[in-house]
Amino acid sequence: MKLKEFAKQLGLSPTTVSRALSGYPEVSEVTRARVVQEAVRLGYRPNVNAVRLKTGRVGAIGVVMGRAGEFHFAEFMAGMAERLITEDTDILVIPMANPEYDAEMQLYRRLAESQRVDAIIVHSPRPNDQRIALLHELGMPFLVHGRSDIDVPHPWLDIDNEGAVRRATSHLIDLGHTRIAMINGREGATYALHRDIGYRSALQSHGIEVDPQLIANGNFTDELGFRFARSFLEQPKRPTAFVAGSMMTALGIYRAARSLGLQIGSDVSVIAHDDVFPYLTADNMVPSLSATRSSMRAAGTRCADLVLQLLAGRSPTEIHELWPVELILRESTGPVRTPRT
Amino acid sequence: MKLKEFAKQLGLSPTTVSRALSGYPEVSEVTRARVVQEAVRLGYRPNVNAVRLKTGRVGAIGVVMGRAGEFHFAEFMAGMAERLITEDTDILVIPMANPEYDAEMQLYRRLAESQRVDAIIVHSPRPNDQRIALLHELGMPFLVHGRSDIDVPHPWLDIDNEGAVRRATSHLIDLGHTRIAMINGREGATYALHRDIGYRSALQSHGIEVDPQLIANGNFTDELGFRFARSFLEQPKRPTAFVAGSMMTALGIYRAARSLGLQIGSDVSVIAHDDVFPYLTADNMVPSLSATRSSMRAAGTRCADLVLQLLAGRSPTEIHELWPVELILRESTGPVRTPRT
DNA sequence: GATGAAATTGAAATCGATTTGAGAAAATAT
DNA sequence: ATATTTTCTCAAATCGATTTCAATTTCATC
Repeated sequence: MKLKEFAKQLGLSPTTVSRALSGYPEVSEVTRARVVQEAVRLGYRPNVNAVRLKTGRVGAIGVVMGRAGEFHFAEFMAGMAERLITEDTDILVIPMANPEYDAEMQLYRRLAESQRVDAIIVHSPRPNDQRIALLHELGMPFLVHGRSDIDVPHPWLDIDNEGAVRRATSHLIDLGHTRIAMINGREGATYALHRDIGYRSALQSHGIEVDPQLIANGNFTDELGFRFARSFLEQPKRPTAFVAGSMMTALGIYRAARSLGLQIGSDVSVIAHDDVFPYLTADNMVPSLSATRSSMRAAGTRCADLVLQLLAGRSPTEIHELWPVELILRESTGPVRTPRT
Repeated sequence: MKLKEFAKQLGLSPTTVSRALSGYPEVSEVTRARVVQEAVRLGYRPNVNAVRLKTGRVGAIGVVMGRAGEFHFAEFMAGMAERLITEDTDILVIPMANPEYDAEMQLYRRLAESQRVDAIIVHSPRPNDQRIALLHELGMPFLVHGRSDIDVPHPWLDIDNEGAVRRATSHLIDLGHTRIAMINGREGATYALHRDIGYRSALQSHGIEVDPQLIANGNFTDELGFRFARSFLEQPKRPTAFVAGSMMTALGIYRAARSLGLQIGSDVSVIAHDDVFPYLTADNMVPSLSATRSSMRAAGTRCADLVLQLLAGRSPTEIHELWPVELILRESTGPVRTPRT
């Protein structure tokens, strides 16, 4: 059913029908009511592509998905979805072929120029992230989930990674720990940098020297958590505590400790970052995991919200949200016990 | 840069340019080469929405995401993305507001009629799934990831859930287990039904009676795995083995067993289904987890592929792929040991 | 060199909506 | 009763491509 046809059936012009449906004020309430009602009855829906062509609005927000298929991603998207359900906006997932720099920039350029999305959400930004410069230059609305140092104004939503890790580390120090290992995310992303800063600053402000031997970077997997933790714990002067970047990493650390006959919570303390997953909770681990917590899902919801505001005309320069992170202490942290060397 | 403009710069008509770029044979190779080259140089890209309006093709595949935000989802999508990278097709994620039946049907109807996607992938179908009937009736191309009994021809890709669970269960029986618990997925989906059938048929063919007290259904979470396992293990005649639906469930079972001082692999055997996640592997669990394995990511890739074939004209009725599932035995399964009651 | 076939090219119609600018009808003011 | 404003409606232009159909050019053949 096309507009023309539909209008004819109603004995109205396409103009009036279009206006009635899009809520323009020039059409009388009586007419509008009739049009809306008949549209439902006859099943008329404007052709999306025609609308898009004409208005230049697409009704979609783009999210680029790396190949890694990280498990946070689904939660973030579920959060976005929660907010977008009521809007007439969908989420376009754009696969990223290879994480090479040029290809990535190319992808964002194409995406911005292709007019397939109204806005883009940029994930895991780097300190000097050229994607941001590019999108800014192209005039494509975007929101950064995370932050960047880059000298270009950009709207962002981020959690206080630095503060969270500083508090976590400080807490461990307060418990008497001095050899504290840090298993961070992949090098390069700002969030990993911020966590690193938080970690170092906590140590330094307590006069503890940073030992590079106790710092590792890598994907958030159980596997790497295990490997790093294991190699750290096998050092002659092994760490008595861990700060870790994710729940999966924590699982790996637990495993490593157990494999060496070490008790989590007494021999080894662990604090990890918890993005809050419905299927795996810190509370349920044994022993329950002390964690810095911030809901990935809530972030998704809020990001979607902010993007909508952006599209509605809110100034990008005023959108900066830094979310505090809770530190929740459970059984995986305890006072230091001198390791049996 | 618009087609008209671009064509003028080249001294050609829009027609020729369009043909050159879309690879029609009527244009000379010399001209085509020039057009393509100049398009790159001047940065001309056809407006997606105009193309879509004109051709009726959207260049997007729709996937409906339930609110649960299951962790499989990201893997499946990553797999799809892998295949779609080379095509000019994206993934449209449509959030599902509430899982109520009417709303769900409404959503699919709207989606099919809105012409925002070229095809839809239906997940976790039910035995008598009206979404399938609806999409078929509306003539919207779709692929079912999973299967349905419904009396409507539909293209599908599924893994052999029944066979996998039958083998897993049979193996446990061969090891001497007779009290085998089953923690299945949520009731209603065909895959859960198939697994149930596989479980029961294995028991029955060995002359073991099915005990409803040992069967549970629910989401794939660590939490539920723990709760069900715990309650089963506290029964007077506790099970000596578990068949579980997911890695998260398995984590919960491990935890429950440990909390009761039971050894996985000797006191209690476990086989779970592994969708193959990069961040959590069965091999790395302690003890390593025996699993029925099938890659969710590979399924996503293949589903994307099949949808493309569908859109290219392949007959839906001939697309039926049943993937075998590997059974990989590791340390979590062992011969039965009479429980100390 | 003329002829017909094959290879190229282009003008104009089309996809299905929105929106501008103008006209008719109704309401209000003089 | 007429003039003026306000409210409602519509014809036609437009968004930016694709594609049909017709025209032109090139080429091979006689």
